[in-house]
Amino acid sequence: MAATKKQTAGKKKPTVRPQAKKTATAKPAARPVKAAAPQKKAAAPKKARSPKPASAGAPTAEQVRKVITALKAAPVEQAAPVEQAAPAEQAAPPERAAQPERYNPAVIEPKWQKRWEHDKLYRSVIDPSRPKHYALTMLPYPSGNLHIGHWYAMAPSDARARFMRMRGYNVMFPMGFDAFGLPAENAAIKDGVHPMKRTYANIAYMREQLRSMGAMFDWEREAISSDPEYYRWTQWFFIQLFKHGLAYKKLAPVDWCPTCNTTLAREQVWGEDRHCERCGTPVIKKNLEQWFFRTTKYAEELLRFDGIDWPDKVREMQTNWIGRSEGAEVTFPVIGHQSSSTTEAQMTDDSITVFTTRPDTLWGATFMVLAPEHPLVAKLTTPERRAEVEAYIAQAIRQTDIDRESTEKEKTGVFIGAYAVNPVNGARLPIWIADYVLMTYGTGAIMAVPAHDERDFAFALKFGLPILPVIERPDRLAKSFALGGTMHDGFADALRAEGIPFEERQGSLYITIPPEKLDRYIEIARRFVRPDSWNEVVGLRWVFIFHDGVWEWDSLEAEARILARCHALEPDVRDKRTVMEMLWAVEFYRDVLYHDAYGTMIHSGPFSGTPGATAKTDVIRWLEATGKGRGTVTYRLRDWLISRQRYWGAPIPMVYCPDCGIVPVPEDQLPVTLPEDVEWLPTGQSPLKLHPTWKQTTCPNCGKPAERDTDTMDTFMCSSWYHLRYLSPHYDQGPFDPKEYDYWMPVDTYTGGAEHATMHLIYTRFFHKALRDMGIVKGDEPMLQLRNQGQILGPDGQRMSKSRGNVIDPDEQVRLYGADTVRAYLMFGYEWSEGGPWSTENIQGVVRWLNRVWTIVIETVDGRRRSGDGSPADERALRRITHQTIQKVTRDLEEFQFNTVVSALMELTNALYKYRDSLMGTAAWEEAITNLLLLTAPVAPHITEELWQRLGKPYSIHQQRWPVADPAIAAEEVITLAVQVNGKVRDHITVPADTSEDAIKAAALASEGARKYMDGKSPKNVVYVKGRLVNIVV
RNA sequence: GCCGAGGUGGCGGAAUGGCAGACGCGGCGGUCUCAAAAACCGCUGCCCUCACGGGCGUGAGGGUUCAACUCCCUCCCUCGGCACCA
Repeated sequence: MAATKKQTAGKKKPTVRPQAKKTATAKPAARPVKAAAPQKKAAAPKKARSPKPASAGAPTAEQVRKVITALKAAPVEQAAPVEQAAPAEQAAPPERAAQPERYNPAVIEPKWQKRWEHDKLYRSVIDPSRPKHYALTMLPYPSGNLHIGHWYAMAPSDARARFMRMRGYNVMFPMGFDAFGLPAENAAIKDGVHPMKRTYANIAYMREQLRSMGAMFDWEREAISSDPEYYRWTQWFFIQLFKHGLAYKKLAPVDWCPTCNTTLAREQVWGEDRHCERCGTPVIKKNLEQWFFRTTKYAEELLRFDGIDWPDKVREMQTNWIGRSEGAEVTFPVIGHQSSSTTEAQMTDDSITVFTTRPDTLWGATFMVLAPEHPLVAKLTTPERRAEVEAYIAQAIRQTDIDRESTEKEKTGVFIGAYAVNPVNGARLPIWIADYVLMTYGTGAIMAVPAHDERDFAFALKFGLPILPVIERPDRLAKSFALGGTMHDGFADALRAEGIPFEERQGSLYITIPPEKLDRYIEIARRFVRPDSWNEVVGLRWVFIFHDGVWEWDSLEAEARILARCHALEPDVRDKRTVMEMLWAVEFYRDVLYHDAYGTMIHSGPFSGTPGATAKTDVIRWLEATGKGRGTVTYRLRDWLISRQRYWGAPIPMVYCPDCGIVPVPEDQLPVTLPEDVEWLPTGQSPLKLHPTWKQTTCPNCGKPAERDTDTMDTFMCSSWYHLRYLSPHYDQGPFDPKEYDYWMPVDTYTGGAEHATMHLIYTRFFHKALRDMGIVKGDEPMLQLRNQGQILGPDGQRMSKSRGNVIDPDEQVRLYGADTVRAYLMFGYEWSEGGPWSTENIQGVVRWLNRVWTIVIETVDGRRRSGDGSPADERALRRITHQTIQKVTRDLEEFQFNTVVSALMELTNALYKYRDSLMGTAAWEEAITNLLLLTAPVAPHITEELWQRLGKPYSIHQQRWPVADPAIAAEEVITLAVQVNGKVRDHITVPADTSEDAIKAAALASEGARKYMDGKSPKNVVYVKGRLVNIVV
């Protein structure tokens, strides 16, 4: 079930997502290829272990290695019995011997896979004489079996790697396993199977499944993140980051299940209501000491994508994720609460610093809001407010993230009794706390400018806090509402006379005032307003019009004066706590009361009149000059929380000494290995924490007893550098062999799912840049080119899932059609970056195609149609198609356009059938057949290898050079051009390709269709598009 | 709500601003066969027409252009990401 959840979460690991987790016992897939145990050191997994040494502590790396070796060597216990029975139709028909041999992938595919492996055909070694190409595709999590999605990601990537290899590049295309992680551990809690045992059994099985794909993986470069020889260096990297100040420990809120009494990883928090995976209890936040990596230090650089070819989509997602905001920090002094009940303000030493992207709205601040967790809250809260404030904080902390972050939610908050002073105008601002202000962004405190911030507006309206517009509306919309009975007779006539438009409904006037007539309107309104009432203008200007004067609504003082007079005049508005609340009651006004656009500053003291274009920068400059604030940049990106209270991960290599504090494990003592003898109890506690002795160690510094960190690292840490471990998976002098690094890095082409855009793909860039700054790696980016595949859906167009019963099992498809057909279908059936539903019907097209390829080549070998009586024109035509196909396939493979690669190959195949009776046996035929196989080799490596051999060509087709098209042969001799009259096709003309433009135009004008539709008129213009058409404009 | 991608035959999908629908599935017809399947060959956007031919067509509406699936504006819908980020 964890897997189901993870499937929907969908962005947890840089792995190609498995469709569903397989437990160690469920393994229905029967496969034609026996999962051959590669090694013969068949020591059975050590089950009954000798008692641990009295000193206990961590097992040595050697101990763990032994177990792993045993597990790797042991036959996979849950592997299915090998199904040898070939499908009935594959049995060679004894009768009708004259029939050509049928295409039988079940025989040829395993045969060639064994041969390639035996010959180390895909072994990649440093070769300075050839250009290198590091092709990388995201590694799988060893869930237990391969999903069709893995094939969709990997098979086209393999085809492209093969293509690059045939073009002369020294290609490295490695594969490994992102082997640490939660599913194996959760499964262990259910059935007691040790995560290590399960994981390595799954890897052994999936490795064989991957082999059935016929990919050019170099298995000697395989890296498994849970091997001690791997995570030794994961830990080493942690220590390097720590030593360079990029890893730090701090108190941070984590999800906590109050029933299980433990923290939960994000993966364990389920559903919209964010409940605990095991007990269903909604999680709460709890503060714990956690390790973080300082990703924010690289926020600015991560926004730059110089020199790398990554999809815009990923770049944009990363840019949004990092979320750069320019603004200012402004400091608001706090008024002592001792005197808050008096009119005498008393300054204190305290101050609140806020971040704002709109310093141009500073004069409109009417209150302050702190996050409930803000450190100043306890200090500033007045005694009489304390009970209410503490109650609010308690419930806010209990809030789930979903509740708290929901934009639908009613605003809540409480006044803490204290006040701050607006440094720009001295206004006294009440300080509130509210959960819509997040401690984790900016400074955890805001100045509220309700007139120009939607959230502040809603909050102020709800709690009766004043709202004061300070930015002019860019649309210059002004309105006035004259309630029936508030104006003397003749008001409407006066407006009409002035040309001011209004609507009259039930005795009231709804007036929209043209900006240039604002002053005139105010004069007229003042003349007509009754002494016991008032009129007002809202929008472009904000004035209250009384019979004895026009009051500008331009400050908090004015707010108070206006409100008092209105209350005195009209009992109906006495329940309105602010001017804006009064205005909001008028439906007609609502669309002009709030806006968040930039515009000319108003009601802003000396800055009034500053145009919107420069307002922000002008104010920042002034803040800095006067010391009231400074321009700053804030990012949405948070530091990366590394700690996981989990067993199946790389232990954090840190020791806590009562005397020396936090001490890293000395590098020569790495790896800190996981203990094996742990119990799988549903306590929610990490087995590392519960283990009686594992955490006990001595301080590397002073030698006194000390404790290990019992947390492990986020598995994204492991996958942030796996591309480096592939370089030299068994190297023990460092994380990678520098010789290998210098030759192979950076990764030239990286393929995988776009769902990793904001997690893995940011982490790995951060990791590389941090290592660069430590002098460990070179260059600014780890992966030069990134391409994302889409997702294969179920045949019903829905996401594949066991519960829907729409899962396509690649093993079964391979059994039905062969790996080459599955590969070719995955490339042909979809725009690769889009994906789409699996179709059992459409795959038939590819089934037929490969059978046609098989048949035509076998016929060629048999020579049964050797006629060769085709005309020279036919030969030229076939050669032209052959060379055009070379051009198209080359270009489209380069561009990852796999679907049109296959369609071009189909067209060449169709051409061969067209000419099979006339040209078979000719040189043109030989050329076409040879190139068809070479061009198809990356797509369907087995069938092409088989047919290549049967043609008597030298092994291996995959070591041949990629064909090069001859443009002269590819060029058309005659071209057919459309003849358009006024853009509509009316005729076609066929001319030699080298016909001059003038002659073509003349021919077009003379064509029957053109003459008919020109209707005797003379052409105004004749447009010739080379090789395409002639458009006659009349 | 914000950001991004995308809407093309019955279906999957092709189309440097230049003949929309390549290639394939499905469908129809033919060859082969006692028959069926397979295989091979042909046709297949919609509408009118016996036909020749014509009209209409790339989510909707406008615009730019000799020419728009493609570029611009407005709107509708689908998918992905983010979401009280001050």
